Amino acid sequence: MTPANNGSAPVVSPADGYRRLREAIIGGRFQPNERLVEADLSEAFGIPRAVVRTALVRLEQEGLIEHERYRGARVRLVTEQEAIEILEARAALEALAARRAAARAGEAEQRKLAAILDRMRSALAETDLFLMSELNSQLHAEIIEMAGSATVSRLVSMLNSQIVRFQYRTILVPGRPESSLREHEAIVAGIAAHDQAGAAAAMTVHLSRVMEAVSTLSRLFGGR
Amino acid sequence: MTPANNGSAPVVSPADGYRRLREAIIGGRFQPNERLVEADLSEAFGIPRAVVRTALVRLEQEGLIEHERYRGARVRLVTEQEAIEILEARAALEALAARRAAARAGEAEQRKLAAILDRMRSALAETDLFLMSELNSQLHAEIIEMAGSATVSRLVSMLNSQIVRFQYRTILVPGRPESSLREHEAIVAGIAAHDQAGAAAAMTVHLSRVMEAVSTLSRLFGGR
DNA sequence: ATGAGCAAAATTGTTAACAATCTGTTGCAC
DNA sequence: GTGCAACAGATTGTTAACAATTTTGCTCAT
Repeated sequence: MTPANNGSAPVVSPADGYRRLREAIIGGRFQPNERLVEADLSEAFGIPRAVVRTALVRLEQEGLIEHERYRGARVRLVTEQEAIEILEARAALEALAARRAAARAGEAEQRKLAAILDRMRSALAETDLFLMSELNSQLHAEIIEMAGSATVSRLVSMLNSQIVRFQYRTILVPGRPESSLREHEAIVAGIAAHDQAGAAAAMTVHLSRVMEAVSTLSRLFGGR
Repeated sequence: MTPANNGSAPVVSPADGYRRLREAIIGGRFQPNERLVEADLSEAFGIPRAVVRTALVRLEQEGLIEHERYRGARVRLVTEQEAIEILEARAALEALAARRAAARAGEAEQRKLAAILDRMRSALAETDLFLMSELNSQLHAEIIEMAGSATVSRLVSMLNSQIVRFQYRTILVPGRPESSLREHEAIVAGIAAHDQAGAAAAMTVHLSRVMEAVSTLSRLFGGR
């Protein structure tokens, strides 16, 4: 039985501090390159400095922040080129995930994928771009889950955390929502047919298009 | 100008503590599942407990140890199945690295690869298995370097650290040294020809064979 | 104005003592 | 003997003070 918080002060678990800081960074609550002063974070999040400290160590290992001795931590600025490099690695891993998902997929899981696709279609019909983006994440997460590889899960989530800021805007590229839907349909079709090579190839194509979309975006908005 | 160690007590840099602990774990100086008691490590390595502590945090994030609150850290035991899963991920990433290396390879780098292959051939002729293993690592490292992707480098080195103990014995499987050489030759040939798909495919084949070798090994020695 | 030099402030790193938690052991009831 | 509760020892987590280092701002000579 977990002791749980029996209702007095706002006690924060140590792993919790890490998660909250991580969310804040991923959620874009800091400017790229912004300094992360331990004392400030400690106060802002209401967690002791020691906890902030270990959270920063983990975040550095994860590649979300940079850290120089006696100079403190900064949110790591990911350039467009780097984002594409990261997407390339992610593509390699997610293609593997799609292959494994195609090999292992059961009835229930297939239905889940189909359901997400359905919701994507209606989101597209209503041009609800935010929902599209959300469902996109869900679909990828489900496929990775289906792959049943803790290693792939860990690595992809690491990579994703570094590029969310780039990615959630790709849906703004003209024509992208429609293409994205078609690409996802191809992936799911491959998995449903237990076509390992097909599913992997479809995933590779999809993520190549995402890379192109990222390039287009920064051409349009100048990396903003 | 780095202050450097001006000759008194054995001062350890904080990042150094992490590296030393990491080496020790990777080098197999602890039993799998062995408890890592902070005070003991602190004394054994002559580094303050706080440094041990942050090193352990990083090592956990890296997947080399497991950590439970108030229960301390243990060396993570990687099962054969997990090792293969990790090799699968590594294969996906190294195939990407080979592809990129084939695209970017310059003269000087080609010569490096050829030189390593040459040394592999003589090591094989003299049945110097240890050297074979060492050159194997060098070749892979060089290819990854050539790929010029910081992301791929980081991920592969993370994955490798978790499975070195499995991998360095694969060379003991009968016939493996000869096959390994041929597989590496195919990879290098692909890179030399700037054949991206060919190099990637050769790398995939190679690492599949390594996976098989790992399976064979644990069948022969029962995972010892 | 400009830049070197220096002192103060801000920030991170380290240490040691203490608190919280787990683990194993002992003694006791049955 | 078995099971259970209290206890002691070991170990990790937390805290606060202090040390080391960088950064900032100021003075002053040129």
